[in-house]
Amino acid sequence: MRIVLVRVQQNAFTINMNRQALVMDKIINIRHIADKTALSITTVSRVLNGYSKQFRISEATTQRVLEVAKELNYTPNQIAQSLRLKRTNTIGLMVPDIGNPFFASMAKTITAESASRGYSVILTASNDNYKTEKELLSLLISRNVDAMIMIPCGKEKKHIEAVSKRGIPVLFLDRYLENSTIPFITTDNYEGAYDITQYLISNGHRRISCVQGATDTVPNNRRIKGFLDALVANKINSGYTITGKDFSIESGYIETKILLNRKDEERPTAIFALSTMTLLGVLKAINECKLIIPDDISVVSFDNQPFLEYLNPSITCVAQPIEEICKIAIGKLIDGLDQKQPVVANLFIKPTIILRNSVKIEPSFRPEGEIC
Amino acid sequence: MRIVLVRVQQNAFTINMNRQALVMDKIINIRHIADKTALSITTVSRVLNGYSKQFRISEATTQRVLEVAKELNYTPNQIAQSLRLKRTNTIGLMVPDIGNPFFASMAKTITAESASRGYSVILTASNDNYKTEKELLSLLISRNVDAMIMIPCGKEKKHIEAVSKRGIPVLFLDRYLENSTIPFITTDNYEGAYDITQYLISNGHRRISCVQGATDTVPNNRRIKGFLDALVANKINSGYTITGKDFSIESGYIETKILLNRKDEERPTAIFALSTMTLLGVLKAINECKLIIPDDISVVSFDNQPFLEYLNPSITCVAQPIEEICKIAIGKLIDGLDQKQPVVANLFIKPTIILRNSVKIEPSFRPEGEIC
DNA sequence: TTGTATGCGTTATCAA
DNA sequence: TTGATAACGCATACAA
Repeated sequence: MRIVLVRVQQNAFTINMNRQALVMDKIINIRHIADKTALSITTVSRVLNGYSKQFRISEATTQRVLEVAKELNYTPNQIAQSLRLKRTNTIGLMVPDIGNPFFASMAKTITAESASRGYSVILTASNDNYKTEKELLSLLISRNVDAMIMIPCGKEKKHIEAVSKRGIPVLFLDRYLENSTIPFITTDNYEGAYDITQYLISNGHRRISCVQGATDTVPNNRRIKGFLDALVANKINSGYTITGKDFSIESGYIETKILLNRKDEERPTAIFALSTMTLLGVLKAINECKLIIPDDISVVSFDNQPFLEYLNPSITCVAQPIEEICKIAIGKLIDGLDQKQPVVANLFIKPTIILRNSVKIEPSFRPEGEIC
Repeated sequence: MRIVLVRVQQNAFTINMNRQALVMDKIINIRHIADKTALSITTVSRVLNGYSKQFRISEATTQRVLEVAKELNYTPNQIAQSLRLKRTNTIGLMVPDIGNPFFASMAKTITAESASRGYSVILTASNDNYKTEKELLSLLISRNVDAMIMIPCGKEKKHIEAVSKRGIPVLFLDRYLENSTIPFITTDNYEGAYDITQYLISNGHRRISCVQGATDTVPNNRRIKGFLDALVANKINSGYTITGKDFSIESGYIETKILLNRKDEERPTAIFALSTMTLLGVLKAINECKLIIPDDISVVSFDNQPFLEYLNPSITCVAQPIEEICKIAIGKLIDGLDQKQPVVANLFIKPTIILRNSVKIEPSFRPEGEIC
């Protein structure tokens, strides 16, 4: 019995200590409310969590608790809740580069949607670097995120699937990895590329070059496939038309310079840039060569951005349904979390084509049959 | 004694339960390592936290612990650490709109710098809405962030200072509130605006209009002050030169339309847009009126963005030292956290002017004396 | 040199 | 209808 007594004394002492310390720190916890209402922390917790009816707690008690909670400006400590419930209501987001407007747009919708469903977002950027991606993955795990939304940087998937196997749902957005168990939601890159290529062809273009982005990402490769298939469907030679090596301004610039240095009959009449960054490089090269868009050369791009409308000329492009993708993603992810069901979703969302003023109707153009 | 015995039994039972449950969940904790090494959790904890020398733990023990930790793929549970240490190593970031490239750039540096110092960033966006800002502030508090970086949306400061008084360091970036106790780091907006206005004047411009952004933000007003002071210093009438009401494309568009509809002798020869969004609106209006930049009208802008270089013509602008500001901010904030010292910093960082091709030298221009 | 026991703030089990 | 208490995983004061 002595031991028990000692314990009780220590508890009492500790509680007093706490009370003092906490008042000084202005951190109010559930015990303060219990003390002030002369109720147990159990009852307080139940009222605060809306279980009054379920436990048939009297209306008077309920009101009193809520009153005191408000009076003391009580906020539950989510850290303690998380430890207890093994749930942080936090989603880890990993993008290649938040400075890239495309990913920033995604982050915008993701944070807004998450917030509206009571989740917070921890933001990380892999810089398209595998090592960084791996480190950040560990970081997000140790932060106990409930789930992750990733735009993976490469082809490597082992480290990501390991997370998934660990029981943390992972969902790929935009980019994904083939033959992987990780679900994804992405634009139908193939269709977007096919359609805008067909649009160029329908306007009489035959020598079309595609300046690509990162060759080890699925979206890039799907776009190329769409591009090539459109050429093939129109019986156009596609032997020398793809160039570029990453989604950077530099890559777009260098590749375009090379393209423009070809002799006249081999120079493309239209260039398809596979990303906005690529496009900027393409435009820079074209400007430097003193060529006029669309008179001397036509340009189209994958991805829309507000400023594309304000370029001179404005740029025709494939617009990805970013908001829709992100909303679906958060919806599926949190629903899955709520119901403790894995996310099942390999979705391709249709993009749209925004027609602007960067494509010339080639004079040689003679429409034959039906065109897109 | 019965009670004590019961307790011990319960403990033993619980530990077994845990072991099973945890193995199933693949969540390894410090106790697993203790069990496997036949050491106490204290020793394990000390080794894992690098206190081996301090507590003179034998090399053998140390190695064994590290070995087993690695073998079991142990990751410390940060939630438990946070609860215990009352520190989450998390920084709350609140921007008006992460879709805005300017704020996205800030987020980029902030997340990178934070990560390199062991902190994570919870991202929130106020949408420039006071009510949302207030809610998100509560959210970040309940998330137990160690500190906050905010770009406040308005003039209201009570709710923010309350956070600060609660002991959570808050630091304003870019925007700040006057007569507030909250420290800030921002661009020297006054100087940037003054200098670029002087540049316009030095190129012979006398009728200069300024299309402003949100009138209730300090940066906007500092820019206007710099603009006006430059006019005054050059004895230029400034009576009718300011217009605009927020940092949107629409505002820039509408105000420019009105400006361009003035009769010839009152129409500005140069327009100074106080943000990139504003600039886009200005450009749209100018394009619609079929005016040519810089021949018919000159344009400069506050804030640099990569694509400004690719507009036709490229746009002369004031570039804010975003990266520098954010690096200083994170440095000061985390240093303050480490040393438990409040952040003291009201800093104005000098911007730079990037000269491009959107300003015409007015024919009436006759240089007199020294120019900037 | 290592270990025992306690508490961080919360929820939930069991008891009353 | 309400309460006592264990447990979440960790760090640390105190003990040995």
